[in-house]
Amino acid sequence: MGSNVREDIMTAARRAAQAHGYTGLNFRELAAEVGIKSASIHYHFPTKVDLGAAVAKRYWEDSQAVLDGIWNGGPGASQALRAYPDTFRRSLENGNRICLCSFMSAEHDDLPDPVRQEISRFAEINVAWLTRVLSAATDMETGACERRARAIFAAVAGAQLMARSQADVGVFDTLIEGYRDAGLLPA
Amino acid sequence: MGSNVREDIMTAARRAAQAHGYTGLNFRELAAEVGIKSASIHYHFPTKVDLGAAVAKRYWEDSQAVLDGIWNGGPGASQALRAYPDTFRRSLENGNRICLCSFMSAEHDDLPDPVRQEISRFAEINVAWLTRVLSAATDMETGACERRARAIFAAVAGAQLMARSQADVGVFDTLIEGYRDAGLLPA
DNA sequence: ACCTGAACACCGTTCAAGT
DNA sequence: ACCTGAACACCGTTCAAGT
Repeated sequence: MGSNVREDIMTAARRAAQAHGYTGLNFRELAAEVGIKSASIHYHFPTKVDLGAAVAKRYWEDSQAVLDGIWNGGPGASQALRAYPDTFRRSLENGNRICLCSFMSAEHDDLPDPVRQEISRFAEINVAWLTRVLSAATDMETGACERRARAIFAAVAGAQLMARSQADVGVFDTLIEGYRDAGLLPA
Repeated sequence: MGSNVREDIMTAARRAAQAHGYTGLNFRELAAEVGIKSASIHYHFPTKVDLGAAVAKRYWEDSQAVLDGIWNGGPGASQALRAYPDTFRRSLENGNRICLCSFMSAEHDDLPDPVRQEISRFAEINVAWLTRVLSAATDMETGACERRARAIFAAVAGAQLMARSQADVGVFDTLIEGYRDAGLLPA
């Protein structure tokens, strides 16, 4: 297993990036949080690109695990679908943060390619999981399921963004309810 | 009327902020675009906060005018509702940019208060306009209209964000169609 | 193996001073 | 009124040196 420091850097970097983005991420603050000097970070991650890509990779890996924990085939697909927005809700609860993928999507033009690639995996994983759940929970065709999956993913990300802008998780809850009323998410 | 330089700065700043955010907005590049030195910008806008707030204010003012141009009472509410996503589509067409409000919502923690306030006006204006259009175009109750208006606004913003992350306007169109299929937007 | 002080080149921001 | 030079603060990065 890796050293604690390396893990601590990644954890702090993920939290910082979910609040300030890739551009807003800076080695000196990060180092202070971890309890080392900024120069020491470069021992674990040669460049900011390396750190960003590692954090983004870990982010989708963790997301994959969480989603598989909610549902990975079998019964309970409807409940899983209902629980999905909570995975986004948790970031808001945790210091009004947002999804790394959302923030970095906004930062698209300023993102190094390796980071971009890991970030796109997060979206793919969420859409793939939603597609599978929708296939199991509804009688929609596969193509319709994927289309709906993308719509749900984008809409939930948008709701999270709006909630952050008002620093109010209640906004998120109301928006998700709105999606259910409208039929985007099953009631 | 104000000087050309002041207007030029605001135009360039708005475009830059829609691509790089408030944090990514920088005086030196801005100045080069306008044809003055970076220090000269401070004559027109004492601080970055002043520039940001002025740009954000102008942004919702322009948005208000555009929306009122699409529909401001009278018939054609359904067509207006159908045309709404195009106001977001245009930013993507224009160099894969996104809504200033979306980018700055992500940047919430790093945003000075005056900028935050102007940005929140943009959301209010969009929601208010959508609420009025929905009231005219559907038979939903006023409360339901506002709730749906917020849902539409958040979802369209999310769709724009996802389209930018893939640098593909087609993604936006597909997502909007997905919203229509699901019933979030009227077909 | 892991960390640091000091320095480097760079860049956005500010302000006193120019015309 | 309008603009600028130059200093300032801060950034990612490097590297020789420390443990």
